[in-house]
Amino acid sequence: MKKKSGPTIKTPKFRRISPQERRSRLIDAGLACLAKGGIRAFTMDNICREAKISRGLVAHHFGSKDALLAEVYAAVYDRMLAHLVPPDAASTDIVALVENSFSPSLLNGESLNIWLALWSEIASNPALRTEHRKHYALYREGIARLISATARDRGRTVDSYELATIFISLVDGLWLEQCIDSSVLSATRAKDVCYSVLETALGPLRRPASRSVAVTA
Amino acid sequence: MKKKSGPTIKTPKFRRISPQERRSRLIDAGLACLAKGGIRAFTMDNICREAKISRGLVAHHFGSKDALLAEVYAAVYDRMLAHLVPPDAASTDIVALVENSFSPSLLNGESLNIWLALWSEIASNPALRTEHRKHYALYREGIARLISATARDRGRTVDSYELATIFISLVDGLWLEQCIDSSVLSATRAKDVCYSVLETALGPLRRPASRSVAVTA
DNA sequence: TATGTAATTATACAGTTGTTCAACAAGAGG
DNA sequence: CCTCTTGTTGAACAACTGTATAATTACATA
Repeated sequence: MKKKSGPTIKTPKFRRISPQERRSRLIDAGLACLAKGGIRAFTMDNICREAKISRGLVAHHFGSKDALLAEVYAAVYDRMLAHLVPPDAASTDIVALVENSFSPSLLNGESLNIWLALWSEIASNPALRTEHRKHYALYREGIARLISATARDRGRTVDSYELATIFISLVDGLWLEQCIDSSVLSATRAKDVCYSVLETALGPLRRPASRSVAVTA
Repeated sequence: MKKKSGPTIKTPKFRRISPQERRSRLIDAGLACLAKGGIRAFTMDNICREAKISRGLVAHHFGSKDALLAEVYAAVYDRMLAHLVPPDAASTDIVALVENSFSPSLLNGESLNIWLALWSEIASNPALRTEHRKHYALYREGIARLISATARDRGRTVDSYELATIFISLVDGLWLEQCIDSSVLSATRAKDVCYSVLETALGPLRRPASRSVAVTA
């Protein structure tokens, strides 16, 4: 099949899109590379192949590869927080937080690749570390508030700050171990552990009915 | 200054050492690179410069760079376990384990670099993952035994397996958060959190007298 | 001292890395 | 239609990557 016979028809070699749209797509492409192969796959060639653009564009829009990585970090953090604590504030109770923390969309090898790479970068990039500290503080504060409100409803007094720290570290550790080797612990069991720790301080929680699948083994 | 005039005197260009000694030194050199700059610094040039040998030697003794990394992993794991659970079995109670888990030698940016790099490798290297699974199982088993023994001494009954899993994940999470940003939590506070969780199930523990430093701030 | 072996060096190599930059061209505004 | 802005390309670039291999040479052995 040949091209249409019209002499004035020509297919553009590329499409121009707005800088913000292009930046967004490049961040997505970078994230995809990170997810597939960690920091070793976060190369200009891979990123540009993923985004289907030529190599010069990254420099044009971000200045350097490292600058792109910094933006990828910010995007990842924002998305994760949006996932853990949805904007619909009314629906965010502690139970939902636990459930979201161990949802399949976070509990997989791709997420592990992404976070290991970003943590490594934070460790050696002061600017990223400052930003991380800010995000983390907000995150912990939100959880402490959640815990505090729950305790108040139940007429209990807890050190919400300490419990939030324990909770975050516990979730991080459980998440990490399970991503590295999923055979260590099931997601259900990980949630149970979290609930167990929380309930020690807060009393019984309304755990969601576990959609128990019949396992015949 | 010229060389000594003695005609028979000559300074050797290199020293031959036993393969096992050389391998050991190369593992140390690789570990040092990993500690300094994570997986990005784990390059042949860096490793050989660190070990003060020429590039060909790594291939001669290990076959490839990845093979060296595998041995570095094994060495790191062995050393960490030896540090957490010293061979002197009599002295390893739970309190010692907690104290060792948050000792300064483990709680620093170098350790973080090392473990982030190794975890990334485990995630994409099936052989390493198998070995990791083995090491981890042994580690958890040992802790479960420790917990079980402690509970028996105190006439309590606990799910030692579950508590060990919680404990390991909690330590991992606390360790990780603190390495990434030491301002989140002090080592003393991290230990307190661990003791608190353990004591909920095991009753009061003989915490070591905290060498409290007078802080005037 | 002479000899053999294998530890070690040094170089070459092809492939990949991130960055730079001149040239191109898409698309908006005239 | 033309012009201008600038998003986009594509190649060139030096530096670096891991590996292979021939040439050295230290050192144990006889």
